[in-house]
Amino acid sequence: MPVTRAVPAAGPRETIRQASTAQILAAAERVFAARGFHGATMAQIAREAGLPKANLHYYFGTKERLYRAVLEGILSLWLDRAAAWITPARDPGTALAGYVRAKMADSRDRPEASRIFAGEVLAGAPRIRDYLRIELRRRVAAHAAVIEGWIAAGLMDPVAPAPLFFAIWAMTQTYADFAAKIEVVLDSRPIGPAEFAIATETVVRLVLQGCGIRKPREGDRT
Amino acid sequence: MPVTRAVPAAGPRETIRQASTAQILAAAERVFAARGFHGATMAQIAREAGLPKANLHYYFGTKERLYRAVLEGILSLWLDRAAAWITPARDPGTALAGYVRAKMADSRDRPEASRIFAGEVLAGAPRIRDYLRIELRRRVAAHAAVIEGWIAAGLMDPVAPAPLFFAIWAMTQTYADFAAKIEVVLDSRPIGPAEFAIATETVVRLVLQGCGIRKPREGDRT
DNA sequence: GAAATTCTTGACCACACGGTCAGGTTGGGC
DNA sequence: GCCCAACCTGACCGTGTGGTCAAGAATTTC
Repeated sequence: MPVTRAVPAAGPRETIRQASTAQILAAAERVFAARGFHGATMAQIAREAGLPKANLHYYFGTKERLYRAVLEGILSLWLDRAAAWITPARDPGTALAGYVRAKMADSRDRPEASRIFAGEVLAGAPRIRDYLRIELRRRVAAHAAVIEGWIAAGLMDPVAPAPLFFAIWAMTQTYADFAAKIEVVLDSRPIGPAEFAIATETVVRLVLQGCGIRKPREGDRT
Repeated sequence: MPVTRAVPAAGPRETIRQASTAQILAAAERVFAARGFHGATMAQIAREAGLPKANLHYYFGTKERLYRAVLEGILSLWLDRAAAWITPARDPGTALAGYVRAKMADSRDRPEASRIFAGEVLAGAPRIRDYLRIELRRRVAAHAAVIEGWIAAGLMDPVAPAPLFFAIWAMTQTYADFAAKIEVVLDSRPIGPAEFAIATETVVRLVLQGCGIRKPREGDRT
């Protein structure tokens, strides 16, 4: 019967598979984030997941395929995040402030995911280069067109779109990627909610004011 | 022995030592940047340096000590860079624009060094945590005081100093650290001088305009 | 209820890695 | 010219790694 696969109706088999893979992926995200691709070991991921090592290989085949699976989840989240905010229907103040705040929230909520991606790109993105070349470039081109539209409509200063996005990504992800540095500078405490709010608004201010957008809309939070 | 020493520089004992260590450090910087601490192998660094593996151990003892030696050179450069620009004697426009441009130039000229540092911090800075805790924190505190002074003098908007520095570091180093991502977005070409200039001025603009500094001084380049 | 399929797992490789070492070579001091 | 210390290096080693496998336990299918 046309049973939709979207919300699987949990037969024991399927449930086991989903539970195991989810457990493995979560453990892999933690370990890969902490030690990088080469530094992470399958044995450590297995221990963290509470499963024997051979089980990981049963579900994911190789270390590299497991790593890729972790990365793909992260990327699709981020790409959708941008697509949801950077649309021509919005005014630039709402869109950019909303996007920055959403991205900052991601850095707070899933810092490990961000770190894995950062490590991959740091090494030259050897394992996801093709994916980026197709998917990321396409999306950035679309967002750049939206920015150009806002500029043409006089809604913001003429700012080069690509560097603007690089700057936004850099500023927002730095709170996840370089948390160790930030903690050290801020007195060895993990950053608290109040400081995080200040940081968010600092980034929003730099972007909006830096782009010559006059009215940041405070109501548009994630 | 058909192998001629790559840097003969015929001279006393000391010259040999200096030439060898310099050669090893340069090779190590390349390999560590490309593959990270765990991914790099002593054999590969040795090959890159044109020396037998045992030679590296003769001069540096262990892989970790070699890695530390590479990192220390990078850090001292950056700390001095900030100290040279962020001084109370300057006005904020000159100082911040100069600092940003210097940092951008560093990212252009020594991207591998930047990537090694980024990888270390990504992993939680396990090998330089103590150094950061002392040296970096001290310096940031000093720079923050300078910023506060400018704010009190009405020379710029009241911007939280720490997040401001995090943002500047993030934006400038992103061009070295995430070069692979940027290349991919920009049509798979390495970024050219013209694009780099645009990127630099975009960052300068975001910082100065974002801080409510009215007169960017164009003359103060690196 | 038995055959087929999927899942689980301890034991086991082959190998690449960081590091060692003994023995050789080179260069400076006298 | 001789000696000593610094330098060089091929060959070697123990460990830890990703990955395999075969045999057994579940679960589904007929």
